[in-house]
Amino acid sequence: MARESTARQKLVDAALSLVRTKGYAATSVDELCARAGVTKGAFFHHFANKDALAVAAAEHWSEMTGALFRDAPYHRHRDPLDRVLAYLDFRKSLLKGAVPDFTCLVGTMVQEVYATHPDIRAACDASISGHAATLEADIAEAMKLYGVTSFTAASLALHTQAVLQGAFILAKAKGGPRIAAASIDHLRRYIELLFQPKDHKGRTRQ
Amino acid sequence: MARESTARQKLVDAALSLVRTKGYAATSVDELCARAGVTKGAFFHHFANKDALAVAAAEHWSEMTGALFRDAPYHRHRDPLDRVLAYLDFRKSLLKGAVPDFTCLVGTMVQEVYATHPDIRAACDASISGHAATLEADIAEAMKLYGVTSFTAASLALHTQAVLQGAFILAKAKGGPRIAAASIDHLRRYIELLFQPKDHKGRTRQ
DNA sequence: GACGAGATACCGACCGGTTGGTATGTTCGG
DNA sequence: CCGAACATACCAACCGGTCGGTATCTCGTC
Repeated sequence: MARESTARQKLVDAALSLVRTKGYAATSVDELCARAGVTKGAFFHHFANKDALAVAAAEHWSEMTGALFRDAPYHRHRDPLDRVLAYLDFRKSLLKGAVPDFTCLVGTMVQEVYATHPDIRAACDASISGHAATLEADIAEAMKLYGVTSFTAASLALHTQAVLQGAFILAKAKGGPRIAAASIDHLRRYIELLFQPKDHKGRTRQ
Repeated sequence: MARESTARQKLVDAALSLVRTKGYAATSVDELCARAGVTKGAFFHHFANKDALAVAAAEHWSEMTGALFRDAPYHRHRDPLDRVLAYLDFRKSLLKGAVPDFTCLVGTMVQEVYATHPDIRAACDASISGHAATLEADIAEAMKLYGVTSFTAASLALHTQAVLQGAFILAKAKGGPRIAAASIDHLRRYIELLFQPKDHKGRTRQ
């Protein structure tokens, strides 16, 4: 359990890439093996079935993105609102390259399997909700600091994830990240408006 | 061309239901035929292949939703901003029942096929963009009326669609429409904040 | 209004390839 | 020599799609 075996890791990596391009159902086991450079025997040695790989891929995705955002520089801001806004800037900066490279594995998978594969759905939900929770802390702190009470931190955190997931769909429909970036801009403006001081009691930024 | 043949119509209806629950790739032609109460011969008489049904389903979806929103009562408001806000209220009111019943066919399909089926992707894009365009008119009018210029009407219209699509993903991940509704609330608040008069020059609503 | 020719709508057996999954090795470090 | 980590060969079910055939309708001709 300590060190990941190479074949297993290569299969998970293949899943990340293939599922994000073709979706889960359209990605075959043979294709995954070929991409990973592994035989079918190795696949079913490491995973009980195709669904188990999907769950493992979702969990690996959680760990990957967890580390990416944990180590991202946006946490350095002292003001929690600045942290939230910098998070959005960071998300926007990730919208580069081809569509499968910046879109979300679990968002893609859960659309296909939510009604048919309960365990995959749960793993995807855990990934999205877990990530939202890291944002929720900063949002809650900002709400306290700025005296904002008209909504819950949890709902705003999930709203940011909704915008991002929806932006990915638009990017897929339109073939590029441009509109996705525009949507993040709208979300950023929303949060600025939510927290703007009503009585213009000066804030210092950065 | 005037009247739709029943078998074709039944197949399109079956596609709407099955694809929204299981996704496109996981829905087989046999399954579509069984649901429609039609034989495979009928299927390939009306559609060249499975992809052609998907395109037809997306087009039918555009017509269906087009009619639904064209006839919806939210157009009655005189103030274009009220129309936009009432549109969101209407969208929120549609979030009832089981997840497959209120989620979006084209948003689901485009996620799976954007990289592999260009014609389906195009049909889905046309559906989303066409619907956004009907909103864009009201938004543009409201921007002119309220003197708002800091973004384009097109980008806000597409942002609303991003929020809705993202809300559907969250609903699928969490198994119910509750968080989706909360996300629409956030979007509504955003638009209210965008158009709120800065100099408090009284507006009459309704 | 009888008739046949062609078009349309539909049927269901069938096909080759692919699918997820299994059964049975083989290899190799400890 | 045992078990983990693979490899190979294989399978039944299912996949999208084909094809020869039939039932019914339309329409022009006499």
